[in-house]
Amino acid sequence: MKYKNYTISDIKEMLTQQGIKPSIQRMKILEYIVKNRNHPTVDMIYNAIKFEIPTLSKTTVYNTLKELVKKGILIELLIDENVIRYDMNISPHVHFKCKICGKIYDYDMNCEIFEKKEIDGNRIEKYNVYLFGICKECLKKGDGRHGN
Amino acid sequence: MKYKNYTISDIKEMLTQQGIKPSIQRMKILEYIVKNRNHPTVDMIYNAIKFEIPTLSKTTVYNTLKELVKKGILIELLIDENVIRYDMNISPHVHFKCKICGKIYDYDMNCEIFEKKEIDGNRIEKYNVYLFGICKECLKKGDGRHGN
DNA sequence: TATATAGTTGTAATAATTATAAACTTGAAA
DNA sequence: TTTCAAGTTTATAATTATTACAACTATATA
Ligand SMILES: [Mn+2]
Ligand SMILES: [Mn+2]
Ligand SMILES: [Zn+2]
Ligand SMILES: [Zn+2]
Repeated sequence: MKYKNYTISDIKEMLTQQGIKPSIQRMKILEYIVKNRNHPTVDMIYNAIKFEIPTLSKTTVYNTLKELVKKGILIELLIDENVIRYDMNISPHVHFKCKICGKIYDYDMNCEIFEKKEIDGNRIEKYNVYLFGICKECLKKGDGRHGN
Repeated sequence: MKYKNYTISDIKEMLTQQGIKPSIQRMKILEYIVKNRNHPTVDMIYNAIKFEIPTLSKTTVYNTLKELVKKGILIELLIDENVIRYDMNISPHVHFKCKICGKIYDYDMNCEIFEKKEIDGNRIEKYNVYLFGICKECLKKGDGRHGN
């Protein structure tokens, strides 16, 4: 998957276009997600940018992410049991999580599900598709080992 | 979707076959899930059977569910942000959650995803497909109202 | 009966998230 | 420039699902 390269002024514009004032905290948070497409948790974001903004509060990260989700800029991934991950809300895609290394991979998949706007009369507005297993790299490392 | 009707001795056998001793607590917990296909949370299960087993501890519900998941009898649904739901591990199916009434519906869907055993070299072992929107009933109730 | 093992229970600990209220920023009006 | 109000950030406390732990209980075997 290839992503558009966002500049800092793209990020500012994403915020202002949604009526969110582009404070330094909000810009750094969104910039982190946009530049590191790693489906981060709140803690990953907080730890990554607290050096740039030493006064940063984790509450601000929570508040900002919630706001960005509400505005549709981000989506939440419930792929882990105990923590929410965040992702750019781009075209629908599928997530694969490796149970060995924990990495999460993006995949485009022209799945019929994504086409359907309703199922049995129920209106579909959102999709989450999570795949779990062992990734290419971990399969290679584990070659011949039991359990893989 | 139509389910097999489990008797109490089916439930006992499911446990013994997996090497789990069929204590009264474990049987009641599994019986609840099997008889009420409502994708319950720990609290739903606990509150439903604590009248039959007044000494029941919520820890036992947690322990039993974890064990049943490990043995492959149940699966966990991460469809809600803050709580785990449990489901019989039957043939792969799709879950639809209504954002109005909160109900979760099962759907069979012959999706190509369920056929694939690998994607880009990664070995797929498990699938979770969650759909979100407004269910048939809530659409009907909300007819002509804004927001629906 | 004595004893070991597995199962259950109540309580405490953990950890992610949310609530709250005080402090700070900012930008416009006076 | 000063004042003021609205919006934003911060630190702390509260909430809540889940897990850890240790004591207690039931069961089976010798
Ligand atoms: Mn993604
Ligand atoms: Mn189901
Ligand atoms: Zn891996
Ligand atoms: Zn509904």
